[in-house]
Amino acid sequence: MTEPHELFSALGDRTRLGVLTALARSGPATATELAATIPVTRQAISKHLAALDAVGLVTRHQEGREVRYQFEADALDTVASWATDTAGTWDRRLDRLRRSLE
Amino acid sequence: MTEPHELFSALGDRTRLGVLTALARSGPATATELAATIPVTRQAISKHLAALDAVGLVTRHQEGREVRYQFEADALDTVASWATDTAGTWDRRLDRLRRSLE
DNA sequence: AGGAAACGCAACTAACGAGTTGCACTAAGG
DNA sequence: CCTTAGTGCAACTCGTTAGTTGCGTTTCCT
Repeated sequence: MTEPHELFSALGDRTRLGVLTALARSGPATATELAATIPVTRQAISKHLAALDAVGLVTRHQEGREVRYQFEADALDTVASWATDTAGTWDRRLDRLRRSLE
Repeated sequence: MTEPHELFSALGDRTRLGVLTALARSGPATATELAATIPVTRQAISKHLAALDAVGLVTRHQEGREVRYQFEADALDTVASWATDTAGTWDRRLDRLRRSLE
């Protein structure tokens, strides 16, 4: 559903990637909690979290008046498998080329 | 050297990702050859190739008057290892949490 | 030699995206 | 209740970027 380039685009910003790794290392957190660590506004972080949520890298969990965001490790499987697949395609191409030269 | 978010940013565009996968599948090619397949201008593709070259996803090979670009599979190792590492960090966090609940 | 093919550079447009500020709304707590 | 903390929404600025067109340069080929 989520196209690869959308995933990569979501990971392609410095502060947004910082938000994601913060969630991966320190566990679920809210936008205001993250804003205390990262030197940008809460609204900016909120936008980043919305972007990460849109591609499934993060899930929303409303608890009363606050919203806690959780890192979704499964979404990175798509990234890892795309990378290995594409690199693998190249390797197989090299093999075919090598064999055709014998 | 190349920061992860730069790599992801380079992969975060639809047509640019198309250029890269075309090189991975069909082997080295020039900008004009790629422009015959992908519905954008040669200059646009040339810019994309420059962006991919800047992060090491592709290498330039000048041959007379034409420049042939080659896919570099090794650059994707960084992508794959980052994904598995980050997911792994999360898994270890889950393990610690699970153990602390016993 | 001279045309055609391949490329690079520069200027420009249009759109997107990151970040901010301001305000309204809702839920929690004394 | 009334205050305060946590979000969301909207409008705005500013930098970046994808894409185009135009032109000049170099290389190949007949």
